[in-house]
Amino acid sequence: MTKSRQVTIHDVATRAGVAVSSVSRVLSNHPDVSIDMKRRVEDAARELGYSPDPVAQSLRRGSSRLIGYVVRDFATPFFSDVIEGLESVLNSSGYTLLVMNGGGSQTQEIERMTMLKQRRVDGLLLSTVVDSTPKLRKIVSAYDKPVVLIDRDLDNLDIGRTLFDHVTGIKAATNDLVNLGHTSMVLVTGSPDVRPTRERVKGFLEGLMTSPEAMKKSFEITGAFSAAFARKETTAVMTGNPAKRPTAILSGGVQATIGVLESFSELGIRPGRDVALVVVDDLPWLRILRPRISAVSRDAEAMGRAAATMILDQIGGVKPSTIYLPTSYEARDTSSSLEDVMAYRTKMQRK
Amino acid sequence: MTKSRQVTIHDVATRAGVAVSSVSRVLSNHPDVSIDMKRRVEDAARELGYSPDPVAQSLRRGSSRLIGYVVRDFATPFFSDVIEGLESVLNSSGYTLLVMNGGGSQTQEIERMTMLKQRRVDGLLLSTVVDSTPKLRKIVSAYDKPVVLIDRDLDNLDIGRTLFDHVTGIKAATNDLVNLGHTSMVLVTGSPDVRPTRERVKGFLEGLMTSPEAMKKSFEITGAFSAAFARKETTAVMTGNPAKRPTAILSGGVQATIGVLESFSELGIRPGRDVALVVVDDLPWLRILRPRISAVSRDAEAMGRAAATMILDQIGGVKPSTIYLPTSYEARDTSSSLEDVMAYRTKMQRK
DNA sequence: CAAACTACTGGAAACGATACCAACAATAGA
DNA sequence: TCTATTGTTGGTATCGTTTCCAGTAGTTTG
Repeated sequence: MTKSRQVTIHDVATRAGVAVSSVSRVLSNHPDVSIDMKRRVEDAARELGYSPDPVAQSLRRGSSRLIGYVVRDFATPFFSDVIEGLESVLNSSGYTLLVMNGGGSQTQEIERMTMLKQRRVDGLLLSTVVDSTPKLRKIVSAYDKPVVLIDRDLDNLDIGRTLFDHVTGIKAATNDLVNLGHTSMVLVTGSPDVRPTRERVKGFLEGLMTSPEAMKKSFEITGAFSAAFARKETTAVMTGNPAKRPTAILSGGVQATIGVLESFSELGIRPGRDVALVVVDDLPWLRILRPRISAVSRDAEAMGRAAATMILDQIGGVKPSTIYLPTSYEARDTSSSLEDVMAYRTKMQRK
Repeated sequence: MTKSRQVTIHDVATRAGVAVSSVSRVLSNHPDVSIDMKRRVEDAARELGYSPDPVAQSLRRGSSRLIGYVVRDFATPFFSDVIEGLESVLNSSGYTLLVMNGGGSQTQEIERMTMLKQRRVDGLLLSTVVDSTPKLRKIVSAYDKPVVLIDRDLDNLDIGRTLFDHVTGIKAATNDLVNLGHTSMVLVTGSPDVRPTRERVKGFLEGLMTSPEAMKKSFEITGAFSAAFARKETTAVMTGNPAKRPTAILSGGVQATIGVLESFSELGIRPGRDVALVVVDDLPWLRILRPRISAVSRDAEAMGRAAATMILDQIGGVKPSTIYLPTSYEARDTSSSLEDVMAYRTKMQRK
């Protein structure tokens, strides 16, 4: 711990033999500086190892080159990829990202948002645990800095939004399963309080449209972002009336996927054989599983980059807009046909 | 976006009909305030909805109630648990945690550290990608604020350290494997540039001590924090000379574990049957695998809480110290005996 | 050659708080 | 009654910048 007082703009001014205002002008490259002045100040600054104090700058300017991001849970692989994308753009523009965990509670998220405001962030990024509540709407509309929603929705508000076209991916998956003969399908997913869940349900239902029978026999289970919830629900559905047992499962979100797979492990169910499975959101460690699990995927890092670019634009005065990024379905080993599933089941039956 | 200028301490002073200095005194509960003054100021502050500006406070006080944490990769489950622990303690003491991703590069980490210093954090927490380099040592010793290392080491420096006793856990695992008859074991782990890897190697070697033959035939592979590295190395070792093929594998760290399991999937190797397996660091999604994988675990959240408490203490003037947290080995299904592994292998041979 | 620019430069007032110091009144002690 | 002491308060410098305003010198224009 060294004690040495930090070097200020005054020290630079004294050393260069000029006024502090001139130093400031040079360092923030104001047009009105002579070439000689520029040289002298820059030399002095370099010699003293001066670097401006961001705190003082924030106070004076009212801005901070800081961007805040309040996120439901940054440990989720999806969000950590988003963050990577955000940082890649932000850092190269001289901004710093401040990530705040919401801890799964709207109250805490709002606290974080106001604390970021007090710290004078230049913009706010949001992936909250709940979107579309009046409370959130109120605080967002009262925020006097640019706001960009990431994979969240809040309509009729003049803010930026970067969204995924969740419908397309899951609809394609559902269509594929229908074509493979399935009619009894279940979508297990997270909380309907956020857009991704709502859109996934919508896409699932749209995919079902082509088969009236499937529409009758399939349904979705939404609830909480927790593996325990998904595990319990999956177990209930898979151990219920054998006649009504679904022949295909779709899981939406990391926690749901973990829950579904946990349930399968416990029940001795092998995905792709006893039941078809499509997970929505690919996960890096899914690669270790055989058979390979079919997945709907999306580019989280691209979304991060898009959101960062958007908020920078808004800081620069561009009007808020909404952009959409695609999702895509990739059939792998567990998109098995109804026929195969039924064949396996009757074989088991006989034993 | 509302335009309204923020309410300052001056507004409160005017409203209460007192001097700004008195307002400041009341709000930072200085002892020398009359009960009447206190009431008037508090009323005025409440009526105006005043809250002090942290930026101005930082500038004046030189401190910020902010704690910085520079971490190798916060997407790793271990670190996100640590962060949870940190926040639980810090938030309830009125501090805010600023998490900065190091991006796997020491250069970037050092940049982050200086930026945090400029932002006047009151303390710095570190889990860097490399410890014990002269460069890091230099910058840490020049840091004029309390520093606490989390699961990292840097000796002969007057800073706080919260460390795991990695040796005990992995030594217990190794001993168990030795008792199960194994002599040909391989430890696949991350980069030796950080303490956990070095200690794990040390614990592994200590565990080997009881068997001269094991000491001769077992070895460790250290390298990078990447699944690809671990996968490649595992494949190399498992497809080499059958006579020398290890009968037990220990994997250290998330990425190594993923890599090992990927390799196993590709080669059709089933842990616990073709080879014994112990992973060092339990992972939430390991639960979905059958057989259940033996693991060495540690309490990341507890470490976060300990580190937070320690840095708060140091800010309060307590001398830096070092504390150790335990690690423990839990044998599950994949701690299979040499006998079983060999039986399976020869059975395969005959086919 | 006076007037009007242009190109720089320095001084000083903010930004919003804290903390030191002096001043004041009321009480206690001599 | 006079001084010391205690408790409480207001004024003001300060933290490290930015930015507005004036001022100077040199250049161009009528």
